[in-house]
Amino acid sequence: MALRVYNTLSGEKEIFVPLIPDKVGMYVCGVTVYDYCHIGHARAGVVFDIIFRYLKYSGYDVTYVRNYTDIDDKIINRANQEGTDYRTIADRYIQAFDEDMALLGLAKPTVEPKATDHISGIVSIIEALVAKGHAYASEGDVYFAVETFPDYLKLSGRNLEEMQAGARVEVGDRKRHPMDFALWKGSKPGEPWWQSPWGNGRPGWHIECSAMSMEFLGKTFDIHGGGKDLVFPHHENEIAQSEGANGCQFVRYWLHNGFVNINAEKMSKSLGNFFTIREVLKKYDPETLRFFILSAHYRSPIDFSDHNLDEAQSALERIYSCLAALDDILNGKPHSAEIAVIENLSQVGQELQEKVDQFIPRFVDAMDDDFNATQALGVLFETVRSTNRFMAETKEITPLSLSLIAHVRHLFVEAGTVLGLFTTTPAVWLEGIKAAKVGQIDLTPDEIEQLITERTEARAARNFKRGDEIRDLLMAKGIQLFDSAQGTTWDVK
RNA sequence: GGCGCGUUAUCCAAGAGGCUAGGAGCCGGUCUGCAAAACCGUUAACGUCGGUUCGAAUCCGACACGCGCCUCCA
Repeated sequence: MALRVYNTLSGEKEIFVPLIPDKVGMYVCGVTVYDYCHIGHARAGVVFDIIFRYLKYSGYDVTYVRNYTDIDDKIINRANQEGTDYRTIADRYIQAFDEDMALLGLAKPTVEPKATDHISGIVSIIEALVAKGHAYASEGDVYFAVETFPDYLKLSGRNLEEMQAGARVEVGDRKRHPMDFALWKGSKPGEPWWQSPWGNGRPGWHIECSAMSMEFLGKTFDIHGGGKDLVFPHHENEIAQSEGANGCQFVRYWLHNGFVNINAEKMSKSLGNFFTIREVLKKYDPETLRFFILSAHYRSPIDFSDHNLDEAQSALERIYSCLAALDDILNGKPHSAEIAVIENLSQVGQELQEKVDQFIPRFVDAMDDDFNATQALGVLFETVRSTNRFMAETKEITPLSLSLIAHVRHLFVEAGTVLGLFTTTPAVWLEGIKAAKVGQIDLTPDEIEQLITERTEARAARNFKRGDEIRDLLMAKGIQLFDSAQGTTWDVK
C-alpha cells in the first residue's frame, strides 16, 4: 500500500506522489516569536515531526523547511511594552522555541529560516505581483487585490460574497476591496523598517512564507503544513501570492493538524485557557506529552487534561516496562536477531513470532494511511502483550528465545525512530517517572527504605500484622510495595 | 448568517459495507502469609429516526447535541 494523505485542497485522502521521485519538499508554518509556546504549538510540532520522520523512514530525501516569523505587530508590541527592540524579543523566543522543541524530541528541520533574512525575496515577489496587476501600492502600503485572483478561497471552500455577508471585515480606506490583504506595510515612527520601492516598511505576515518556501523549495513543492486555523486566511493568501506571482501551482498537498482543546473548547490566548509547554513539562515527561499527542489522529481535536495525560503515562509505562524486562533478559547475553527454527517454539512463542513478522507491515500500513500513528500504537501494544506472555512462560532462556526477544527489542527501536519514542533507556525512563512521582509525596526515598526494612524484619518474624500496617501506611501515601523472591521493591502509584 | 467537522462501551481512542483495534478501568483466575505488580480469562459500543443493501458504526437523508473557521492564532 502506498502512502495516502488527506489533502485539505481536495478534502480527500490522495495517493502521495512527489513532484520529483524519491524527493519531498515540505514547508510548515512555524511560530511568531513573541511569547513562550503552548501545547497547541507542541502538537503542530510533534505532528509534522512524525510526518517528517515517516517520510524519511519511507526512503524519501526530505527537505523540511520550518520558519520563524520574527517581525510582526505582536513582536513590536511586546518590545514596546518591555522598552526594548523587536530583535531582542524575537531572539529570546526563538531560543525558547528551540529549547522546547528539543525537549519534545523534534528532529531538526533541514532549514529554519527567519523572515527578516528574506526581505529581498519578499520584495521581489511583491514587485512581480504589482507588475502583473495582482497588487497595488496605496499610501506606502501594498495590498493584494483578491478580485484579480479567481482561485482565491479555493482551499477553504468559500466565496467572497459569503465572506462579506459574514460582516466582520474591516473596510480600510486604503484598500480597494475589503478582503484585500497587506503584502507590505509602511512603517510608522519608531517601528523597524526595511527599504522598498514603496518606501520604508516591513512585510505583511502572509508574504514571508511564500518567499521562504520559494527560496528553499522552488515555485511548486509537495507538502505544506500547519494548524487548521491557518487555512484561512494565511494559507489562502499564500496561494494567492505564490500562484499569482509564479503562474503555476504552489503546493500539491495541504496538511492541517487539529487543535488542542480544554474541556472541548479550543485552547487559545483570548480564552485564557492555555498551558505553555514549559508548564506541562514540569509535571509530565516529554515522551508522555508526545505519546498523548499521538494518541489521537492528527486531524482530530484532542482534549488536554491531567486525566488524559495520566492515561498516556500509564500506557507508555506499559511499553517501557516491557522493554525494561526485555533489556534485563538481553543484558550481557550474546544473541542474534536471526530466528532459526520456528518449530521449536511453543504456541505462545509462535504467536509472538507471528506478531514480530507482521509488525513492520502493519506499522507501515497504519502510517501509510494518512499517518495514523494511533493505529500504529495499537500494533505496538499487541506486540507488548504477546511479548509479556512469552516472557512469563519462558523459564529457561534458550538461544532461540533470546533471538526472538532481541528481535522484538529491535522492532521497538525501529518504530521509535519514526514515532520519536523510546529514546531513553527503559530502566532510566521508568526511574525518572518514579522520581517525579516521589517528588509529590511527603516521604523521602530514605524514609521509605527504612520502613521497608522494618517491614521485612517484621515479616521475617512472621509479624504480618505489623508488616501490613506499614504496607497500608505507605499505600495511603501512594507507595506500592512489590514482594518478590529477590526482596521488596516499591513504586509510586 | 455562510462554510466545515464530530457524536464508538465506564473513560480515552482506532476502524469507514461482512474480518478480536488498542489503552485505562470493572469483575473472575494464576501467583502471594495476605496483597501489589505481572500474566491469563471475561465484559461491553457504535447520538436519534428513516432509507439503500443479502448484510450498515461504516453509504444516503432528516433531526438532535457538541465543536471549529469566517479577526491574530498551531
